Amino acid sequence: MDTPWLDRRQLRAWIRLRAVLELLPGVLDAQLRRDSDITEFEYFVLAVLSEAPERTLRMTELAARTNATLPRLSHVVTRMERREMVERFPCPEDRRATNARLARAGWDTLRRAAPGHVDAVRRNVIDALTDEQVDQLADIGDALLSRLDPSGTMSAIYARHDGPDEEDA
Amino acid sequence: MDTPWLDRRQLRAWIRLRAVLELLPGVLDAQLRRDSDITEFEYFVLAVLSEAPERTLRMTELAARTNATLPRLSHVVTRMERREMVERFPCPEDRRATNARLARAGWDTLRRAAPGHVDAVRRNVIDALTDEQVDQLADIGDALLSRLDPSGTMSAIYARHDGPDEEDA
DNA sequence: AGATGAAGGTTGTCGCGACAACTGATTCTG
DNA sequence: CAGAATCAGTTGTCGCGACAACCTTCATCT
Repeated sequence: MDTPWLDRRQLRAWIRLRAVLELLPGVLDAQLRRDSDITEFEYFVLAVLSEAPERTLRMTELAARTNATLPRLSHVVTRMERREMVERFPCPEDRRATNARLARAGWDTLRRAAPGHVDAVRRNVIDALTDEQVDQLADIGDALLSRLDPSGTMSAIYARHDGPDEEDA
Repeated sequence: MDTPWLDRRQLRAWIRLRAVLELLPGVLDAQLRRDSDITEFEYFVLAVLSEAPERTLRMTELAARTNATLPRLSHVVTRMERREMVERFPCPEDRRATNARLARAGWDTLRRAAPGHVDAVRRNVIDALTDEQVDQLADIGDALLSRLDPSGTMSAIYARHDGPDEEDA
């Protein structure tokens, strides 16, 4: 708590980051709501499930990968279940656990939503940066997540394997 | 809409950024709620007001600088007014307009909250990065905001003048 | 085995932000 | 200078996420 104020360069970076934090989620969310009637978080849930073996994950694991709390995920899955985008069924190996599986309507939604969403990410993020900055951003993200998410559940996934990408489901 | 998928490097950057977007706001918000009983957004409102001439800004201008919509700001100011952190009074020059002024309790709250908040920003952001990365992040932020906030109301402020910093109020 | 504690989920309540609808003041236009 | 469009704000409704409380089921310890 005895840390000094931020200097001008640090402040400049922080103010910018703060603005991005405030603006970007809303922009991406609005696009998906408008065009596909799902939230960005729901999109991500669909995308993560679509890559999992059997398109199925336990709630806890899904929560970790989407970086949600369990209560939040539970609520979201309840809503998605009503729209038949996912199914819940008890886990055979552990009777405490619940599995979530991508259902037909969810897969269709994901496929239809993907192009527009990727396009939005491109327009608002990727295309604004040079190739060099894209790499810098990835490294900066790594550094920040080492503090925010030490276990690395969320970000590590896509870095490791050579398999399908998030948007590729 | 005919844009291609993201390649691996782009995807890596995007996944990281997305994770940061999901995690960082909650962390900072939780610290301020716990230690000072205000949200991060309220903190920012207080900080912006504290730097304005007469510690007063019109609602529209305050909304622009904090990057909130007017309805959102109006609700927030209503709550803060109840806690006597800010005051609202009609603008003499334009009878449509309302001014918001930092009140005593708001100033006290800001002063007490600042060290802990700065510390949190430091621990979770600044200290995780090299000096070089801090500058890179600022440039990346600029680039992103050129798409997200073309008018530059939010981020430009602190870049221009030599005056007091956000945290310096 | 029985108790204790931990893990995995669900549900309820509350607060905040988005969006739409509205009021009142001001500027523009013919 | 009357009417239309615009600007500045406020208010109401709704949906989502945070947090806390709770219920099972599994793991441990003795």
